[in-house]
Amino acid sequence: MARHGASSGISSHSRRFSTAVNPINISLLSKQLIQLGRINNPDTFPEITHQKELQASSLTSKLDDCTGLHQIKQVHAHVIRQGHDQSCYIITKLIRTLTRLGVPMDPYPRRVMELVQFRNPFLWTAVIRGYAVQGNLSEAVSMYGCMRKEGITPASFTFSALLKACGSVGDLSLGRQFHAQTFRLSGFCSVYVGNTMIDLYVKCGSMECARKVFDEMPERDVISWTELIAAYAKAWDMDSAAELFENLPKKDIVAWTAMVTGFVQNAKPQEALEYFHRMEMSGVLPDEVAVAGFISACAQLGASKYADRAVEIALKSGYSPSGHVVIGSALIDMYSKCGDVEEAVNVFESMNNKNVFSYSSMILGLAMHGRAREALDLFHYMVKQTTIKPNTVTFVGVLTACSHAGLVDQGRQIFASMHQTFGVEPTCDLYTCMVDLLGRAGRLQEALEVIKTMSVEPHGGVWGALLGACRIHKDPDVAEIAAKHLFEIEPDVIGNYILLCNVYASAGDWEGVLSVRKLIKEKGLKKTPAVSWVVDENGQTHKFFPGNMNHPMSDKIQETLEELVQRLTVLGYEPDLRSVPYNASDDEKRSILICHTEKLALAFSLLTTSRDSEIKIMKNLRMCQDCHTFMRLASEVTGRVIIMRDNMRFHHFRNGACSCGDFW
DNA sequence: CTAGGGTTAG
Repeated sequence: MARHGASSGISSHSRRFSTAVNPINISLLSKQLIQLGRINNPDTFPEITHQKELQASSLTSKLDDCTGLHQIKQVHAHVIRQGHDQSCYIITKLIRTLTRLGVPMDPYPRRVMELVQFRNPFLWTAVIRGYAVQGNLSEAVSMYGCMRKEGITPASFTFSALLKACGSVGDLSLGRQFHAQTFRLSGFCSVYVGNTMIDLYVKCGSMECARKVFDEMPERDVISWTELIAAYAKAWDMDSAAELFENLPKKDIVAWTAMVTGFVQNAKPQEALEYFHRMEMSGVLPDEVAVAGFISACAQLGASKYADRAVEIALKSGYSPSGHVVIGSALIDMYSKCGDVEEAVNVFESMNNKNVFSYSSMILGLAMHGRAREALDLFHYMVKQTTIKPNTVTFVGVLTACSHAGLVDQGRQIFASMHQTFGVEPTCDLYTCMVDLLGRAGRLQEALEVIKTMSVEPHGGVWGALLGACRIHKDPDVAEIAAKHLFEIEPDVIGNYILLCNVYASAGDWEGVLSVRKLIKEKGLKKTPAVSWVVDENGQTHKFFPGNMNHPMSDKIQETLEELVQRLTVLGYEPDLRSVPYNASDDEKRSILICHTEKLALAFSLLTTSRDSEIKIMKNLRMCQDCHTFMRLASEVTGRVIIMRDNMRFHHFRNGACSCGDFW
């Protein structure tokens, strides 16, 4: 029996095989071979067609497996050796592979295309798309011109590629021209082109136009819907997103995920979980992206019971953190935000593939928990021992670590090298880190100087960091400068006014305090009520509000606190009366301080948990100076580890010291 | 060919 690969025996077998095929089923390759004049009739030379077809499918699957330029070049050598270098089909695939791996269009992919004698729309489009992906609109357009000059009629996907190119640089007017051309050339606009047009409008920030295209499309698919849903979500308009979503007849996994992550992006984790649940109920199986969205929602909720549920979902869906980098990275972030940085480290170490997300999340997690040294070590390992390039977020993590550890010079060096060595542009967020770094270290004038010389317009975060530093260092003069700018940018954020109030209070300036109070009243702003909470071993949440009088255990809690104060006083504890931003008597201040919600939560935890367990407390606002000292000393006299999450970060109190180094 | 993506500071 003749075998396919043997040149002598192939013809009889293949001929029989091939003539049984209906002529309309002639493969694309045979058609191209006919076009190219390589064969005149596939029935006459079926063995060539069949062999070529086998080679072609082997070559394309090899290209699919390519992960580097070197491999592609090897496959390319095969292509030439087997005489496929004139096949539009194979060369198109080759160029798409090069694009996928980010190889610049010039000179290699472009040259390969130019060597093909008879180019079809697929091949042209592959090159146009390549330029589009690489943000080179002018070359994409120039390729389109060449294509037309050769008399090749563009297909709808050609316009899709051109619109993508317009989107990459935000050239809306050119995009509109191409969009109009599709009508002129073919009398209609395919759903692909319509979708790309929606994408272009969204990228250029015109939701109204995007919606108009959508509304006027003669035919829509789930992609059109999902594009708009995601765009509304990113524009902070979840109501419109949800309305569209409910009207979407067939909801696929991508559409569901757009809703889940949309709620996450809008800081509505509870809704995100609800939609995920609805998705499961409707029988749609989650994929990796959907599960990552779920984990992210759990991270925002920041409680261990959600963390457990997230891990359960991930494993149930078949995504272990070790093999799935998106899941792993999301879990690192989640564990860090749930207060379990140790588990975050475990996940990180278990991962077989790590990328910039994994490293950045880990660095941020360590920084958030005051483990600056480890965060910096990990950063240095990343840039020296791996090929992963740090990005803006990585530097936010590294600088945050420096900031909390008071490593001013290191932070400065890293900030400088960031641009010089790694090509990362300093963004507003990164300037915020620098202002925070200098400000915390007490160098308020230098911080102010940084803001004045910034290359971008400062946003609220920058001034907020400076104001925060003024609170630590009790500097009302600089605080007034910061507040003036901050109140202009964020007139409705109550926390900013409270911060300024605290600065005045700590400096004993009661007139200042009153003036801010007046301002708050005028603006009609309301103070965010403080709340602390702990989760018991049954997953039950216990909330504590200032004063605590309604709590069933309030007598016991009060008793415990009084006793604790006595033991702390022996260690030199003195209530920090300047932490109370009211002009009250010292006794009143003392009784206000002892009723701060985190102290109540601590007393409750001491009463209800076993001696060897960690105490975990969450708070919605920033911890005051007095509570910080209180927790520090309490960890010493009780021998307990207290993990406290305020609205900014985690404090680990152990043996009378805090992981933040009293630097917060 | 066109859709969802995990990490961001005060």
